[in-house]
Amino acid sequence: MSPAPHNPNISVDCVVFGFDQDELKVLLIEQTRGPKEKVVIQYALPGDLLFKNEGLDDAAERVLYDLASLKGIYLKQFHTFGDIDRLHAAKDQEWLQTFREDPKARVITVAYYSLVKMDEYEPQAASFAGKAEWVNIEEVPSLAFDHDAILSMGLERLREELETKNIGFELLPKKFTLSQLQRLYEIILAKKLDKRNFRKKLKNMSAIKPLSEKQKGVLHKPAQLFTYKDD
Amino acid sequence: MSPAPHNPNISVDCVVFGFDQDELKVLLIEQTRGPKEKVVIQYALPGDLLFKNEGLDDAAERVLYDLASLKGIYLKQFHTFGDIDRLHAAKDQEWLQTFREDPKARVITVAYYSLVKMDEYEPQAASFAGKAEWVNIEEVPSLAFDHDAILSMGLERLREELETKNIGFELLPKKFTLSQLQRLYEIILAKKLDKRNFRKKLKNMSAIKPLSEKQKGVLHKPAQLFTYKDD
DNA sequence: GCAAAAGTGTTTCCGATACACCCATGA
DNA sequence: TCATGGGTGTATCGGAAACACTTTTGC
Repeated sequence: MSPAPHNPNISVDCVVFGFDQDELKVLLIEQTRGPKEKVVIQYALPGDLLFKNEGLDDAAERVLYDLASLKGIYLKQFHTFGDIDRLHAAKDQEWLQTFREDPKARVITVAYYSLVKMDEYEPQAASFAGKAEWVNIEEVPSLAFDHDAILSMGLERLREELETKNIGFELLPKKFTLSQLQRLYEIILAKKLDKRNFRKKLKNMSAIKPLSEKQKGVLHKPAQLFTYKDD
Repeated sequence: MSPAPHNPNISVDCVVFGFDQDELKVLLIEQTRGPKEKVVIQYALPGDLLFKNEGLDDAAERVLYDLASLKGIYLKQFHTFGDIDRLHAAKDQEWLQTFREDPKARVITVAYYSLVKMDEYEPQAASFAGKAEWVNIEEVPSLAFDHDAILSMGLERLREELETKNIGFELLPKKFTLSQLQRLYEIILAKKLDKRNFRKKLKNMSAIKPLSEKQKGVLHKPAQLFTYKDD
């Protein structure tokens, strides 16, 4: 079976966010020296060239599915990057020569950001990519191509969306406590929130509902568990 | 001189808004039967395939410049459309066969919306397009390709931006009255606004400044003219 | 009983809204 | 003098922000 033919000029890249305990993380893939080699050159956002008969959203879903066996994930296109020289940096040539059929092709990339419940994530050997790794957003190294810029715009958009829409739960397990949700907001928005005001606002929005279940095995008063109403 | 080579897979399209008296308008181009022919098949948003050595924003600027000799215009990328079948409708085949080197090529298009001061607009015979025309947003016919969807998302984004950022003035002449500005908001947002509250908010934002000039030749009390502070 | 986080109301402040009359001009 | 839009201030409402103590569990 020959691989599906790619469109050499168009790719998608995904800024995949996860939230683990008290840390916002982003999924990065290793760029290695060769398909079988393990030497890591640098890190990049997960992405791939479009297949010829594939829509943009489909491609982004495919990238995520191949990487994490995840379906039905929150995924949103946020910007398209098409600078002439976005693949021209010296640091990126080795990987392009090794992995791209046409290393000099002009490529524009459509960027998506995605929210993943990390407890449902299963790492996967993707056909188009090296090992995937969750990296704390504070500790992201300098990335391949223009992925620094893509990540930073993705993060900006995540913040905007978080303040206007109810998307926080997409990053949490199905059952969560209000404090977990608040910590998520605090960490992503990088500011402290008032506990009582935060809960008051949640009540008004009525987007979550309490379960008949409580936290267990914690060394303090156990918290009420909540889940999101899906309407 | 041979024409600059196009990238056959990538285009830009622009939703160009203008405001004239009491109407929100959008710039459409005629799709004709042939380069010299005048028979109009249908209307489309202005756009063009990317040149091979051209950035996305540059291409959008070029389209606007060729069309209207306009430079330094408010221009913002808002979404990329890449459905597999976005150029497959029967209605669009004639034009594609006539004007595109490869009529069957898969094309994704990066959409921009743009705000134009109509008094500075000069129609121009663009190399890539038929006659351009301002059409009242309420009277836009069914457009070529997926341009209905592009226009409608562009309009949505214009409304969002207008409510959160100070972009209204981009659609008005350099000197304008507060009533003109208010009418613009009322028409784009499709709701009535209170005159005194509207002016109060403007004062707080301090984005505009009064000129020492007044309206002339009107058959009522002449209005103070304002202009935007450009900081 | 102590450490640790959960849970809970009231007051204050500020921006958003509602609302009506006099003014300057041209005809 | 009249028709037309220009210009102005105050009172009220509602959501956002500030703020501290009691409760429940595991050790």
